[in-house]
Amino acid sequence: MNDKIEEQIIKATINFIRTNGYQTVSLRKISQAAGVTTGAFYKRFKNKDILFYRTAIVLSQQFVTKLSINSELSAFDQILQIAQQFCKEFQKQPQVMDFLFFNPTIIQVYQADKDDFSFLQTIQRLAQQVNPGILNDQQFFEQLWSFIQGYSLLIKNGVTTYDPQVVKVTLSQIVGGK
Amino acid sequence: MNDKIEEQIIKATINFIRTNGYQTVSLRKISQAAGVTTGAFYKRFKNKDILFYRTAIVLSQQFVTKLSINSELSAFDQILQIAQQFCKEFQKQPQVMDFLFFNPTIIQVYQADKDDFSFLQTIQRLAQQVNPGILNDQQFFEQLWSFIQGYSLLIKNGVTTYDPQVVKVTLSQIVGGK
DNA sequence: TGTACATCAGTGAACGCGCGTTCACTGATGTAC
DNA sequence: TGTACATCAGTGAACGCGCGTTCACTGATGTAC
Repeated sequence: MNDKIEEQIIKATINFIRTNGYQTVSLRKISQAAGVTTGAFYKRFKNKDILFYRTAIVLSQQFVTKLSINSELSAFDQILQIAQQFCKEFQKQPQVMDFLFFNPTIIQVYQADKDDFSFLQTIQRLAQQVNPGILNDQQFFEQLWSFIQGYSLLIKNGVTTYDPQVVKVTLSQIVGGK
Repeated sequence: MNDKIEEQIIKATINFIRTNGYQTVSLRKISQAAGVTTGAFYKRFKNKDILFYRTAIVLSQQFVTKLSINSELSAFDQILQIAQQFCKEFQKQPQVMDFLFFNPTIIQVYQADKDDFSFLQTIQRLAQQVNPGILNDQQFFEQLWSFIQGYSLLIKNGVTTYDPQVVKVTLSQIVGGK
């Protein structure tokens, strides 16, 4: 089946990224790892960008599936839980998360095809519910997301190690009260 | 003089980065823009990494010089002022700041040659003075720096536009009281 | 069931490109007598 | 002041590489009669 080979190519891409980062992905290496030639690759994927896009969708879905969101918790606790899992995943799979959230090719797509990357929308929705009202919803979301993003970056770059307390304290302070 | 040509090469590098980003810098393009051949380049610089390193030092010094730090203000207000200028600069020169703070080659150097990049140390010192004590100094600095870094990233990626209020409110909340 | 033909996934060599880096050479400048 | 030589910054063609992508070809499979 077509699907089998496409699947293997995407799987090979993910494996490569996991250990080497997305910056050095080459179609020769990926094709070889998937057990096909570059010619076969181009029968399935129009070009490298499409491969990256398709790979990002798969990874994004895997990540969202992995996220356990307990909707019985308060909106704040849900956000906190998501933020913790997000940072933890950056500790565990820095290269994969780097590709998924900091890869320029993909970032441009976020805004065009939001449906394929539902993760951010969830946070945005929850954020509205806990916004203490000092800033408007958009500004408040930027606060939250800036910290989470920035802290993940420190983790990814090995500047620090994931520490749940830092995340918890910061979110509490931003949301206020708590 | 040697200095003249080196200077022109570094200047050409900065100009190129300013408009195109550091990702697509090539020694041919830089040398041509500086009015020399690649051979001449290699008489001055051992390799491309060294050029990047030297360029980063120049840009870092320019940035620090540009920073107006009013030491009569409280430590909090000094941090706030620095953070505001930092973010504003990301709005004004996204590519240059991206190179200076998010380029992997340079990031590795930060930890080795701290003296050449005194900026972070200044923040770290000021942070100690305003740490409200919920977290230790290292954790507190990570909070601050994560937000500033993350917010700059949003600005650089065009996800948002620099808004002083977001920075002010966030820092106030992290430091507490105020 | 056997033969002729069409289809098309898969092959892998080849194309064209730009890159970082090297190196034999040039020619201007400085030094020695 | 004039000549012979050494030095060395600068030249630019060339090397070797890996990349994304293409394309003429192969050979297995399916279809028609």
